[in-house]
Amino acid sequence: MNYWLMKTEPDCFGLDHLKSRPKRTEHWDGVRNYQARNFLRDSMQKGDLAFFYHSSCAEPGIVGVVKIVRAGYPDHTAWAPDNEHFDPKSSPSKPIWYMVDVKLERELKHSITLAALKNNPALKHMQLLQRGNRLSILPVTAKEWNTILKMDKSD
DNA sequence: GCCAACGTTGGC
DNA sequence: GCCAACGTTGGC
Repeated sequence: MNYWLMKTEPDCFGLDHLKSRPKRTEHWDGVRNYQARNFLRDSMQKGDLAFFYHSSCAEPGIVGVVKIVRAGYPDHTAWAPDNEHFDPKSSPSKPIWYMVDVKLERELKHSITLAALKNNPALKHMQLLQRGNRLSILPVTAKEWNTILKMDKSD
């Protein structure tokens, strides 16, 4: 059982999009970075939990919790020439890019903002907060996970 | 294998 | 829109 943080731009695919999908489930396609790909392909397991993080927006932060409901499998959007994430080097017989399926578990009533995460000394070493970090999929330690859950004011 | 140029990410 | 940080590309 592992914990993760998955970034997404709300203008592109945000919490509201996931919420409106059948079974509140959608595949997480379009990742075109090898480090993030390795997490998707090799490390993420069915049943793992992840924070759903909004980036590149007015108030970046964690807005929900998702569960990995299908482990890594080839990202077919890489094979579609008309897809914006098309990669001619990838093919069904030799896939390069992978995705998982995520299901929305819980929507936070009050998002946990990036500013709030930065203000928590217990999260000083969190990967998300390290300078220059750009990975769209990041591992979260159990300790960090619990610390962040305690910051949730939904109760 | 080196490294400059370029593109992307993402907070501000 | 700016800019720092980082990944990728391609010439050599």
